Amino acid sequence: MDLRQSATIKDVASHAGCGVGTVSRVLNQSGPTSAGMKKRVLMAVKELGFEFSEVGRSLQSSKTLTIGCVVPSVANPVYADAVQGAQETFQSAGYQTLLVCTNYDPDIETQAIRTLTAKQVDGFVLTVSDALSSEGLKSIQKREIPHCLLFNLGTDNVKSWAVDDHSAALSVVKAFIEKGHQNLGFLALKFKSSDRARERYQGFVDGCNHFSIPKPALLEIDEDSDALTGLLKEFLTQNPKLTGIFVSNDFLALETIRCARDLGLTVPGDLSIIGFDGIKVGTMVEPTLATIVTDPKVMGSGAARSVLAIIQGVEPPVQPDPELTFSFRAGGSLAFPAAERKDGERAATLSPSNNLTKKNFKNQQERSI
Amino acid sequence: MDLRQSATIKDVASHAGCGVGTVSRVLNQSGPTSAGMKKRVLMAVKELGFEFSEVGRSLQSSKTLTIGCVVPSVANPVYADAVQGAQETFQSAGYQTLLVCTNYDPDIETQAIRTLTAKQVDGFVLTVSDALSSEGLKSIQKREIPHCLLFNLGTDNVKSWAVDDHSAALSVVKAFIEKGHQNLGFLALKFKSSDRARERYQGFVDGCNHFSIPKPALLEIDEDSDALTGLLKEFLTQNPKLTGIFVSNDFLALETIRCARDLGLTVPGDLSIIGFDGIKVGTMVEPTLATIVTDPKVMGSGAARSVLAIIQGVEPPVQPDPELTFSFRAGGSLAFPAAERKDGERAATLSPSNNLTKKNFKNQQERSI
DNA sequence: AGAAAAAATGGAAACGTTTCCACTGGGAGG
DNA sequence: CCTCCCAGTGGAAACGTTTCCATTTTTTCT
Repeated sequence: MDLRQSATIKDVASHAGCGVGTVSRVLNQSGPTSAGMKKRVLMAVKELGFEFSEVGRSLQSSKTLTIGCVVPSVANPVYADAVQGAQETFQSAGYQTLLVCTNYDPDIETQAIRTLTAKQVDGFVLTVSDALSSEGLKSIQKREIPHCLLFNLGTDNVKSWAVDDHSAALSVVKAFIEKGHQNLGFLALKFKSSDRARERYQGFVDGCNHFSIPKPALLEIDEDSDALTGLLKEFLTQNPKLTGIFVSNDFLALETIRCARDLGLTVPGDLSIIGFDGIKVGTMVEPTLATIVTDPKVMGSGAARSVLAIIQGVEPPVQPDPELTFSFRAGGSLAFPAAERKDGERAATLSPSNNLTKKNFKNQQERSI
Repeated sequence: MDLRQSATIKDVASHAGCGVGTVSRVLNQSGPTSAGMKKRVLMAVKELGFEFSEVGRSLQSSKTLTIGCVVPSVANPVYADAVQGAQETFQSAGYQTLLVCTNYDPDIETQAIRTLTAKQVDGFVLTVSDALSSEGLKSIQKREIPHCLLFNLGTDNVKSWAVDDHSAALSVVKAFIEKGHQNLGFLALKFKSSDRARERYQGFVDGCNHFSIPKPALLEIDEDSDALTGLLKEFLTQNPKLTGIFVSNDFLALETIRCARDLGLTVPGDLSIIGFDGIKVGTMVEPTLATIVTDPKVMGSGAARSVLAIIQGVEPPVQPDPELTFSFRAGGSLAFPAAERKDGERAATLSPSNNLTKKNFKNQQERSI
C-alpha cells in the first residue's frame, strides 16, 4: 500500500467493515467493544499502517499536547541546560516542546509568542527580556494560557522558577568582604536587555550599602567583543582602588581573567574575580573560578512541572527556597588582595594595551545570560 | 469580550455581516474584496481580537509549518549550537521547531519520531544513533517526509550535513606524527551509541595504518565518570609506550588532562592530547587544547536549509567540501614527546591513583558527542 | 439602455478526529 | 411471554480553516 498519504480512521472503518466510532472506541479504549470487532479493527490498522493524526485530534479536543518554550538562546549553556530539563520533563508527561530562541530581541519574543499562541500550545515556559513589560507575557495572561516564567522573577499571580539573583549578588559581596576587599566593580553583558543582569547589579549595590563599602563601579559592555581588554584597562584606570570584580557570567569572567593577564595583572594577586552560573569548566581552569553555582536544568524541569500542574489543575510543585537556588563556590580567582595594596592603590603599572592578543575564535558564541 | 475562548472565523463573519469566505479572502488576500468589506472585516477582527487557529489551517492544508528536530542532548554544546542554527533558519522561513532530546537512547529516538510524525511535522532535522539501522529514519523515508541528517553520514538518497569525522581523525594522526609521536591512543565516550565516534576511531586507525605506525590503543568509557583517573592509569600502564591520545570530544579531553596531572604526568611533556569539537574554552585554559575545530551552528543551519529546499521542491544548498567541515587548531596540549623518551618507555613512576581527587561537580552534565 | 464581462460575495464541502445519540439484539427478571 | 436493561454498534455533528462553485452586484462596452 502507499504510505505516502496516511490512512484515516474512515479507511480503517471501511476496511474493517464497521463505523468510525467503533474504530475510535477500540483504539482509544473509550467504550465497549466486542472481542471480534477488536481483532478486525486491529488487523485493519496493521494492514493500513494507520496512525492517528494529531492535527485532527487537536481540532476536536482543542488540546495540542505541545508546549511553547521561549528562551534567549540555546548557545548559552545556562539556557541549553534549562531547555534540556524542561524538554525531558514535558516529554515524559507526553508533551512535545516547541522551541523558540529570541536572541534577546523583545520583538522576536512578542512575535514568537503570538505564533505559538496561534498554534494553540497548551502552555508556555519562557524567559522574557523584561517580565514587567513583555507584550507577549501580557497576552498569554489575558488568554489565561498556563505558563511559568524561567529565570525571570514572577509576580503574585505568575509562577516562576528563578535563581534569586539579588541574594546571590549579596553573597558575592559577602565573599569579597570576607577576603578583605572594599572596592568592587560589576561587569555585565547585555545589561539593557536582561532583567536578570539588572537584578544582580541591584543586589550587588544593596550588598555594598549594607556592608558600608563604596558603591561598586559599573562596566557594561554590549557585545562579547575582542575589545574587552581595552575596556577593562580603561575601567581599572578610572577605578584605581578596585580589587575585585563581580562578572555577571562565567564565560565572561574567564575572558576577563585572560584580559587581566594581558594587562600584566595577576589573578587573584592584583585582582580578584567572582563569576556567575557555575559552569563546569570553571573548575578545570587555573586558577579555578570562584562563582555562584546554579542548576539551570533543575530550574527548567521545575518550570515544566509547574506548567503541567496548572494544566492538570493540581497544586504546582513547591519551588525551592530562593536561598537554595544558588550556592557560592570558592575558587582560586578570589583571594586576599596583595598585601602592599591592602588599602592602597594599584601598582600604577598596567602594561600597554596591545590588542595583538585577539585569538581566532572560530566558535565564538553568545554566552551571556 | 472574553478572550479565553478565542473567536473563530465564523464569529468574525457574523460580526462583520458577511460570509466566512469573505473573511478568509480579506485576511489572506487570497481573492478580490471591496474596500468597504475589507474595512468592516478588519474592524471585526480587531474588536474580537481574532487570530487564526493554526490547527484548523493545518487540518485543511495538511501543512503544519513545524519541523521536528531530534538530537541526543542540548546539554552538549555541539548539539545546542546546531539546534540554535537550525532553529534560527527555520524561524526566518516561518517554521517552528519541535525539539526532542533522545539522550542517546535509540528507543526514545524511535518513539519520538513516531510522535512527531503523528503531529504531521513538515520535515525533520535529526541526529540519529545509527543512520544505517535507525527505525525512525526508515519510517521517515518510507513516508517520504522531507528530512536531512545532522552529523550522521548520509547515503545516496539521504541528505546530510556532517563533519567529515574520518578525514578529521586522519589529520589528527598527521598532527601527532609531525610532532614525532608514534604510539597513539584513542579515548571515547558512548562509543556504542554513536556512529560518529566509531567513524572517528576508524579514521584514526586508517591514518595510523597509512603512516605505518602501530594501531592505536582504544579506551572506551561508558559514562562521564569520576573513575576516569583510574581508568586512564590502567590504560597508560597497559600501553607504556603511548605518548599521545586523541580524545573524542573537548570536554573529555580537558578532563583527561586533569586526570593526567593527578597521575603526576605533565601535558604535553609526558603525554600529548588532541581533542575534538573546538569549543571556546579550549583556548582559555592552560595549556590550550589542540583540537579539531568544527562549526556546529553552520551545520545545523545548513541541514535546516536543506530541509526547506526539499519542502519547497528546489535544489538543496550545496554542502561545503567535506574537507572544509573542520580544521585543526594547534595548542599547548600537543608537543614533541619529552626527549628522553623519544622512542623509549614512560618513566615508570605513575603516582598512586588516589581517588581523593573527585571534585564536587554540581553542574556535571553529559558532554559527549 | 441593454448586454456582456468582471468583480464581489455567500456558503457548502472537505480535512481527521471525538463524542453523543439512536438503534439493535439478547439476556435477565417479573 | 413481556419488559427492561445493557453491551455493542453506526453515524451525524462539531472543531476552524480553505477552496471552489454558484450567485449577486458592479462595471464596461456597444
